[in-house]
Amino acid sequence: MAGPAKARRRQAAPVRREQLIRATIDELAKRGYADLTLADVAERAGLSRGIVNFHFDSKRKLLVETLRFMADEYAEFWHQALERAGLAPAERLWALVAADFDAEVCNRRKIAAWCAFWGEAKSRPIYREICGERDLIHSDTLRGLCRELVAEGGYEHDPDRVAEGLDALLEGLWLHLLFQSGTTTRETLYATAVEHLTIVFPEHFTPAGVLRRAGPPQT
Amino acid sequence: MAGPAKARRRQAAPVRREQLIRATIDELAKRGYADLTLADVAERAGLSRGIVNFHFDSKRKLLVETLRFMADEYAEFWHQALERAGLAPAERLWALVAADFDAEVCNRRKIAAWCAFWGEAKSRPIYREICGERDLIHSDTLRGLCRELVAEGGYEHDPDRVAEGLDALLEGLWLHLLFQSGTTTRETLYATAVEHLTIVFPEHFTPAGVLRRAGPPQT
DNA sequence: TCTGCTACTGTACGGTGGTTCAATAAGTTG
DNA sequence: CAACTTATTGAACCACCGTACAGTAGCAGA
Repeated sequence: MAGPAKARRRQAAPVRREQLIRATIDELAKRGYADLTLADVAERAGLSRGIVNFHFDSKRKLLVETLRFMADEYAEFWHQALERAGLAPAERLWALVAADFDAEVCNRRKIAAWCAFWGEAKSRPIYREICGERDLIHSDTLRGLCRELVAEGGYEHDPDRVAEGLDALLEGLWLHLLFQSGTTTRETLYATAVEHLTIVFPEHFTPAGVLRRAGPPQT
Repeated sequence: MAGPAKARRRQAAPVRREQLIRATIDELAKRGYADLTLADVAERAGLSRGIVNFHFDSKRKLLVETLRFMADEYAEFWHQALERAGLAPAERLWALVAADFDAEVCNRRKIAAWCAFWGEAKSRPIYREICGERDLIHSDTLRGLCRELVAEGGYEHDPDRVAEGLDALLEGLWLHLLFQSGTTTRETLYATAVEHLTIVFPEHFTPAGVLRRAGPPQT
């Protein structure tokens, strides 16, 4: 009965799994979550229809693994940015914000896929769990840096509120790339984030970058 | 063949349409976009299975009308808030921000429904069109107010960047209500937005509200 | 009460798409 | 070159759900 027409090169399971995950992200960005079919994913990967169930058992698991992949990738990206940055909190915060607007993570394909998952996250605990845990680390890091800057610069801000605001602003700017895609570029969004930093922490940041010597508040 | 068991009170078409739209929002918040079925919507409304196709022709049109309903409702809400506010730009911006955190619009049910549509918006031009047009008016209003405040207060900010940042921050805070639903309340988010306003426009705002006499910059 | 219109019901149909599985090819080991 | 393992195929199956539609009931006007 079954007569495979074309003979494909076999690949180790992990290779195929990642290939299928990437195809899934592509299709999520193109068709959206609701219209995603396994046939589309398989075709995008250049493989046959049954391939996804072979490697992932079910559509549900494929999507969970895809989200996990994206979350891991993002987490590793900003962790590496932090490692490359200096020790001064101002430099670290600057690096963290800059990382969010790197083309590696801040592009339509990835953000569209993120947004597809967010749209379903409220009704699927497993998605919230995957995002939530890592988001917590990210916002904790932001909060820690904001606290240090506030103490260092003698600002009168509530550091936790500032951190939450910055976090929200970064997410909101990502969304802008999706919706005002015609008029907005990554560079514009980054400039907005930088403007925000210079307003909130004027002792530490200028549009050109981090101030070398952020002295104590002049009193 | 067909034997309707229970006899229901007839209603005028517009009444039933709105009832079905509200049921759709409920189901979007509960199950998400991808798992939404017309049977669920009908059952939630307490009506029979064929009712949606009778009033909306198709699932596609029901969803479009639902999004339009939400967009109209939100637009009217903040327009009314602006009308009730005074003439001073500071008062108007304050009112606009406060409106975003009113329980009428800032609650899990509505935001979950919004987020469901955002997740699909990238792949459906009709959704982008409906949101986009109204978002444009909203962000234009924000931009106008920010320009006035910057001029009035002698700030050195780029008003357009500040407006975009504020817009992003407001959207991002909405999302936080969905994702950190356990730890975050509407009041906390509002406090964060207020903190942001007081930092960006210290000549105009304090945590307590709008400064009555926002004088020119003291030089 | 008759007539007719409009709202509404519920079954049935048909397509779509996830899942299963037997068959088979590609490597791998001995 | 067997014998075996693992990856891959593609067709068949089946459940689900949107849609169509024939039938029915409420209600208004005469």
